[in-house]
Amino acid sequence: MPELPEVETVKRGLEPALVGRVFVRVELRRKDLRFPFPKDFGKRLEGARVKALWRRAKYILADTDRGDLLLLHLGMTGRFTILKADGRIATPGEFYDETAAAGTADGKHDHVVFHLDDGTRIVYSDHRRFGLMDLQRPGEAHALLKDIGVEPLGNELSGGYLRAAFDGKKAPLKAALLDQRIIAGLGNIYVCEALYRARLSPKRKAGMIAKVNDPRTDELVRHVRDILTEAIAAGGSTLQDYQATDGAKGSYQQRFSVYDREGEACHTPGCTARIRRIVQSGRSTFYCPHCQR
DNA sequence: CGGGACTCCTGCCAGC
DNA sequence: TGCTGGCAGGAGTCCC
Repeated sequence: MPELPEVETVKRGLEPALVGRVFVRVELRRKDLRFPFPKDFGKRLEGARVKALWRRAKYILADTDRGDLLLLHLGMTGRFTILKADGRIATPGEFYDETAAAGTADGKHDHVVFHLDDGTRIVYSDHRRFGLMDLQRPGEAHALLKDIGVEPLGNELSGGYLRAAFDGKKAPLKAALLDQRIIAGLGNIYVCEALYRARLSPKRKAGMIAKVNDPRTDELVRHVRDILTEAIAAGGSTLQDYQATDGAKGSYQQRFSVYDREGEACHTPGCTARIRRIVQSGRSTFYCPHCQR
């Protein structure tokens, strides 16, 4: 699920359930996700009140009144389900059906349950366990956050920033845009989509659009921002093709121009080419070989 | 150092 | 029907 728009959607969904609440119990159903949970993870959270939630790159961060910062990363398959005391269920940024609801809170991939002081339970499920949770003490710079680049929707991202970051880079644009140290939060889908709109080949060396005042970097920045903004407005993308519908399900996948469209017609008016799939650094890239140069 | 390959993990689906 | 290989929205680590 989770690139920046999906993580943002999940964060927004968690906010009303979590901010202002106190953790009364943190139930760990296993000792690790991608990494082991920190020692005393539950003890440090229990009794703490959540002051604020925010997002940095693909991390959801929770500030507690004890000064600890809770880091949550969804990896590839992490999801949160909110089980209210009155029985209502919500799965922000994800869609749920009876299968998911039935599996919630005792499914075999429900690894963490946060019990809150109002009776709400927030269940973290992650069948591949590429997600992670950690705690950062006040004043420390977390190793996983310290090298992260600019937020694409903030003021720091500009054509100039990108030209400086890409200058001399031999890596292809696809890899450079996926590099979280340059721009935070882009993933495979939105990189493919942004390069399509910018009409840039994913194979082009990043350094080749980094000349002074090269307008292609400015255009690329504009498309990155536009796509992320549109995707957030759509509630992100939900890839599994569930049948039922739910307000919590993202819909941006319906607007993909290239992602997962191998062999289908390019959407650009007048273009008769078909979308091609290649593999770059072990991951699929989708693009139009005619429109993207 | 930059860049690419490999790695973690489970589930699903196409193809045989 | 059942097995196998490939692939999946991420990213840290290792090696050259």
